[in-house]
Amino acid sequence: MDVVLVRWPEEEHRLDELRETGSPRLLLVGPQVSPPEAVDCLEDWVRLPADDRDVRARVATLEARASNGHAQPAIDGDGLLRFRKHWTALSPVERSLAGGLVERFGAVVGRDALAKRAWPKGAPTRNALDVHVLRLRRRIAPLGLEVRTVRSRGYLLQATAHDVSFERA
Amino acid sequence: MDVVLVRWPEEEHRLDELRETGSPRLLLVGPQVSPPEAVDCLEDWVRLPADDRDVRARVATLEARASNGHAQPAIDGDGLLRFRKHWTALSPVERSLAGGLVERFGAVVGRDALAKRAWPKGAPTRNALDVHVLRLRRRIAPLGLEVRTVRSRGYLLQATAHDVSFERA
DNA sequence: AGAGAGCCTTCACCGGAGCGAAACAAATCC
DNA sequence: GGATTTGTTTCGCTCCGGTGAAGGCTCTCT
Repeated sequence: MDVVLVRWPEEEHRLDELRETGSPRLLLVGPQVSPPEAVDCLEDWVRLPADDRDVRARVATLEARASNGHAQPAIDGDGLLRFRKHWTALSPVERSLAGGLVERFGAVVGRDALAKRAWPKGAPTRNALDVHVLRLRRRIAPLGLEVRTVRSRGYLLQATAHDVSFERA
Repeated sequence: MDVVLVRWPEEEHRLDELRETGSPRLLLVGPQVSPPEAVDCLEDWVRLPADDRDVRARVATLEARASNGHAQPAIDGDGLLRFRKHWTALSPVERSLAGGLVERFGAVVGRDALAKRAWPKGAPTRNALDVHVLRLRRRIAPLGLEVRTVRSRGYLLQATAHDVSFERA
């Protein structure tokens, strides 16, 4: 999706259209003009006269925001789990579990809900689910996905967090 | 929530911390330096030297975005405490306490009110509340939240305060 | 000022429950 | 026949909630 350059405030009417359609846009704000305050993350502005590299940097950021509609994993028609250009094959049971987790990506799915999905007529044992979750974890790790445990509630699928949080000397 | 001003690239390490916690931030980019490309909507930048009004305008926008979105913690339907970009699971007792504190985020909640919430039929020991507050503190610290004590009044939940050095009043 | 009394923090410990992981065994697919 | 998939058992770790105890901080009383 292309970023539209808009002169402000000359092209105010055109700006309103872009805002309604949700198109990413960069306002070129003339000198001595106060820029509009936009909460919308797909809108930005530069003060004229502006360095061409700065304009390009802001355009690139807006493009990234527009196209990066928070990547979400999916299971395609062939039973492959896809996420960000990568994919992996799943066994039937794993596909059932992954399906339940993908449907509620980022939210908790109860153990019983997952179990009922994989074994509608009743799970073999309590531990069967644990073991399959363990196997699923190992299979999806290379994709940048991880299954996190929420104790006594269930499991949660999310993109792997690049944990840099503890680096205090 | 206050917007933090960060010099780029001098304070890169500090920027990483702010990104991790999801604090709104404005980068002050020196001349001849290329700005970083951030998809995060709570990050923006200005080219130095910059007009003070432009800086204020961008700070105001970031503030609006921050308060518009997840500037306030919340406990979702799955019992997870979410704040900005992060979340953590809570044990049942911790969820009761956190619930009371989140409802009155930024204000004092009495010890008895919290105790009655966690143990409606009476707390096991007077000390039990203290210990659970301690455990809650440690659990929510990585989220950028802290529980502050107001002596003989109760407890108060707030976002962790950052360095005073370069913040805006 | 010194002593003492709340008030609160922090630590260490225990019993119980939830969950992870390895290792093994049976069934199935190619 | 070899590899993959699935189910089961077993062991042990970690978390959870409660309790006692040690200590720091602050205010008040004398």
